[in-house]
Amino acid sequence: MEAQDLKKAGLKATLPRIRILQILEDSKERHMSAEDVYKTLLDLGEEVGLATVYRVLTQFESAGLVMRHNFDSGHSVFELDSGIHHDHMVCLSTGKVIEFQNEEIEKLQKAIAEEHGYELIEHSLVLYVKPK
Amino acid sequence: MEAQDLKKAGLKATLPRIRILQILEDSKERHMSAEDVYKTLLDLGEEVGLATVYRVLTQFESAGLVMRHNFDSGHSVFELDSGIHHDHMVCLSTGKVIEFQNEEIEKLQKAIAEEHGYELIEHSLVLYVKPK
DNA sequence: ACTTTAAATGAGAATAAATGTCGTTGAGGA
DNA sequence: TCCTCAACGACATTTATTCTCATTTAAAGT
Repeated sequence: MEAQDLKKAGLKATLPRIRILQILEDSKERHMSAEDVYKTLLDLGEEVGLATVYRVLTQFESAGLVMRHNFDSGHSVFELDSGIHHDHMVCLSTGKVIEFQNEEIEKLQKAIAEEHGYELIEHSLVLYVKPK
Repeated sequence: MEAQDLKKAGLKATLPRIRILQILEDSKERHMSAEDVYKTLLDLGEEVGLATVYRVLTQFESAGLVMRHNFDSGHSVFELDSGIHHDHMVCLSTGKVIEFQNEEIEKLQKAIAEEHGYELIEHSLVLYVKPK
C-alpha cells in the first residue's frame, strides 16, 4: 500500500508519486536515473512530465525514501532507501551495480575524519571494477 | 620548464596548455574547476576560450598530468597528479578539500572487489565532514 | 630563417541534465 | 460535494560541457 508510505513521509499521495514509487519498487534495476523512470512511465502509458519526475525524486530524497548517487556517469541515479547502509561497486564492462557492506571501512572513515578534527556526516565510496 | 613536461606527455607545447599547466601549479587551490581555470586566465589577461580550457583539461587527464574528481557539486574539479594516491575529505561548511591516505582502506577495497570475482580498477572515496 | 601541414584554437552553436515559471488540475479536508 | 492550496504539465531556462568549423600556430622539413 504505497499511498500510506507517502503520507507517512509527509507527501500527498498523488498519482505521479504513487507510480514513481511503484516503478522504483518493481523495477529490475535497483538504480535508476530520472530519465529511466520517465521512460518507464511512458512505456506504462502514464502522462507524467519529466519535470515532475525530477521534482518527485528530489522530494523522495528529502523525505528519506530514496537515495541519490552520483557515479561517474554524469547524471544522478536513485535507489529505494532500504535502511541498510551499503556502498557500491560498478562494473566498467557491463555497467552492473553491486552493493556491499564493510563495517571495517566505515570505522576507518570515521576515525580519519576525527583525526582531522571533523565529524563524518556523509560519505561516498564507489569501486570501479572489471571481471577477472 | 613546463613545455618539456608537455612534450614528454606527447602534447604539443601550445600557449594555452602552458598557461593552464602553470595555473594548476601556482594556484593556491589544488582543486580547480574548468571555470576556475578560465577565470584565472581572464584575470591574467590571456585570450583563451572556455572550450579550450575544457579540451586541455581533458587531454591532461588522458595524459596522466591531472586527475578529475566529481565531488557532489555538479561539476568536475581537477588537480595536478602528484603521483601519490590519496582520497578526499570535503568540509560541508567551508568547502575546503583535505587529502588523506589510508593503506588499510585501500587493501580492504581490493579484497572486496576480489571476493566478488572482480579486479579493482579505480575507486572514488569522498568523506563529507563538518568541523566538530 | 622560411614554408608547409596537420594539429590546436576561438567563437559560438549545440547538447544533456536538471531546475524554474506559470497557468491549470486534483487530493483531501470542510 | 465543494474549496483551497499543493502539485502538476508544458515549456522556457540554466548550467556544465561538448561540438563544429574557419582560422591560427607549433614544429618538422627545406
